[in-house]
Parts: sequence; C-alpha cells; structure tokens
Amino acid sequence: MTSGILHVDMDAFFASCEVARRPELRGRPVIVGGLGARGVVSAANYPARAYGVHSALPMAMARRRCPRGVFLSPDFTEYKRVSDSVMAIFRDVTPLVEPLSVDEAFLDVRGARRLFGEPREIAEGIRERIFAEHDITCTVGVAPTKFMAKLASTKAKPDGLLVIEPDGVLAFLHPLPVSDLWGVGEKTASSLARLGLHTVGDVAALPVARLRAAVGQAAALHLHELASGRDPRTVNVTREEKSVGAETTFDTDVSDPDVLRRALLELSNKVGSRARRAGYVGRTVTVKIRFDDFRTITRSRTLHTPTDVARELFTLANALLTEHSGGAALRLIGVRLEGLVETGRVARQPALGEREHGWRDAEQTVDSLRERFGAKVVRPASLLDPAAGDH
DNA sequence: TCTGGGGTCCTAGGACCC
DNA sequence: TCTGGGGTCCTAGGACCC
Repeated sequence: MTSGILHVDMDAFFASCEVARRPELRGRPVIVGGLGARGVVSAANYPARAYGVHSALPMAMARRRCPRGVFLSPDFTEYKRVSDSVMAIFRDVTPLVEPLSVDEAFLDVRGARRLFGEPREIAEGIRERIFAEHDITCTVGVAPTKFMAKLASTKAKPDGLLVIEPDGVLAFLHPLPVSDLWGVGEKTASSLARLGLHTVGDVAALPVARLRAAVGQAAALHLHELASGRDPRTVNVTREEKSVGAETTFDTDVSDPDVLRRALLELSNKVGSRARRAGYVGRTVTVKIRFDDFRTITRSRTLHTPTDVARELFTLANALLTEHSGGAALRLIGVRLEGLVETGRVARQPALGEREHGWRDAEQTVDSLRERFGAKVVRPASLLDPAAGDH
C-alpha cells in the first residue's frame, strides 16, 4: 500500500474566515464563540492560543485570559460559503472526497496521480490554492490510511504538511500517547492507564481480549487495529444522515412553562424545516433536558409513521418535556429526530389525521416563502405561538 | 472558570418473536 | 415443570468528535 489518503484540516477555521474578510484583524487574537452568558469558544486563532485560549473554553474565562482579544459571534452562513468553495477545490482533484465537518475532509488521491502527480505535490497544490483563493491556511496529512492521515495533520498543525510513508507508520505511531488514538478521550485514557497502558505501542502489544475487559468489545477491536497501524475504512463519499436536532442553553435557568413551550416550539420548527429541506422524515423524537445541576436526561418516543411535520414533533416533545421536567428549573432543552428515511421512500400516509396534513401544507408554504423572502420576514403567529394555532 | 451545539456510535436491559 | 438461544426493536445513557 502507498500513502494516498489525504486529511485536510483548516487551521482555526472560524477565526481564519473572520480574519480573511477583515484583514485589519491579522496578527491580533481573534476568538469566535457564543457571546451569551454561557457561551464557549468555538475557535481561537494562534495569537489567541498564545494566551491559553482554546475551543470549548468558557468565554468568561477566555476574556479573562485575553482581555485585548477580539470576540466575535459565529457567522455560520459565511463559514459554510467558504467551506463549500474549499470542498469544490478538493473535488477538482478527485471525486473521492469525504467531508468530516465544515472544516475538514478526507481525500483518496491514489487515482489522481497520473493527472496531478505524487500525493505530496497534490497536497501542496491544494494548500496553495486554498491560500490563494481564501487567504486561509490549512494543514494536510498524507498517509496510507485515514487514521494515520488524520494523525499526520494533527501533528503538523498549523500551516503544515506531513507525509507518512507506509514503512514509517509504526515508528511514528507507537511512541505517541494513547489519547492520540481516534476514540480515546478522557475516560478511556483513564481506563487504559489503569491497565498500565500509556502509549499507542502499549495498546498494540496487548492481546485484544484483555483490552476488551477495559473498554468493551467494539472499542477494543477498533483501538487494537488503529494502534497496530491498520485501518480498513475507505473514503466514503456518500454518508447518510442519521438524525437532525436542535438544542438551546438558556442564559439563566428557566422554569416558566410558557417560556419552555415557546422555546420547544422554536426548536421543533428548526428541526422540522431542516428535515424537510434535507428530504428526510423520521420516526423517533427525543427530547433532551438539562437541569440546573447539569444532570441531563433524554426521553424518546417512536411513531408508527415517520414525519417531518414540526407540529407533530412539538406535540410529542412537549408531552415528554412536561412529563419529565417536573416543573424544575432547566438549563437546556433540545429536540432531535432520529430513524431518518428519505421522504420519497416512505409510502404516503393514508388520509388519517387531517390536522397533520394541514400542518404539513402550512409548514411547506412557510418553507417556500422563506426561500423567496428570507427567514426573518415569514414568521406566522400560528407557528410562533402555540396558543394561537390550537383553537 | 463553570461548563455550546451539531452530530455519531456503542452498550445494556427489556419486550417480543420464532 | 422448568426453561434455550438467537434476532430485532425500543429506550436511556454515555463517550467521543469537531
């Protein structure tokens, strides 16, 4: 096997996008994240990281560490625009592109060599083009497998390129800490440490059976493979979505049932319209409830017939919420639709429930109006306010 | 310092069926 | 009278990733 898998990762993506469109920010610490009372950092550029600011850090802490930083609210529309354009650059090289998120992707360039040269040259070309067109740096890892490519890019950050040849895999891999393995977070790292396993090499040397006792069947097999430099996963161009959800954390805890109802309706509308736009219906509705002490529960119900109607999501979610929140002060609520199936692949529901059909039509009308006139313009009272629509 | 929001995958128990 | 073994679905929770 040769090293033909690329992992491309944008450096501090959200912050880089902001600097790119506001050049006067270059060189200054830029921090993108929620500006509300309970916001956390989504992205910090490298000048900000010098102050100890990193993603997931509470914004309050970030301000303390970096009082002269520039603090910005995320603009996902802009990041998606840049992301789409970057992904298009990848697809100019090969159709075998697997986006992992808005700011990273795997590419299989083994078939692109006759046209574009060795993987290293391809990687350099991609880095140059992204920088030329978007003023954003990225880091590319090149390796024989997905995991090794991702590891390579992590180690070469920022603005870097690292090629790991097949015969160099184990020497690179085995001295690294177990936490560098994909799927090993804080908890798993502790479990492994209790077995005396600290490096990737330690994990590779242990029989899978002993690993199984510590981390479970699936993780044991997976980790042992990765630690041994093997990774059978191929670059997957068509990944299907499994769920769509929305959640919100309140600035201060909420116990007022009316406020909770309205928030839940808004979340349900968001989930419904995103499902409809993506062309999915789903059968299982899950509500997520986080109490003031951070204890978090989920409660779900599965429908007979899949839906994409926000009103149905809301009705179900609201029943679950009132049943399980017990009037307590809540920090967060969320709604998720799971068990997704493409809308066209589901037999249309026979005329049961005129009301649901009425709601679906109404919501679709809102969808198309929004497409034409913008989300802010079209907000009918019936969808905004539960009390107005029911009677 | 006080903990976001979008997801995926795995585990485990119970129900139910053959 | 005591009791199997496998498969699937549903629900809840948790770890992890970006």
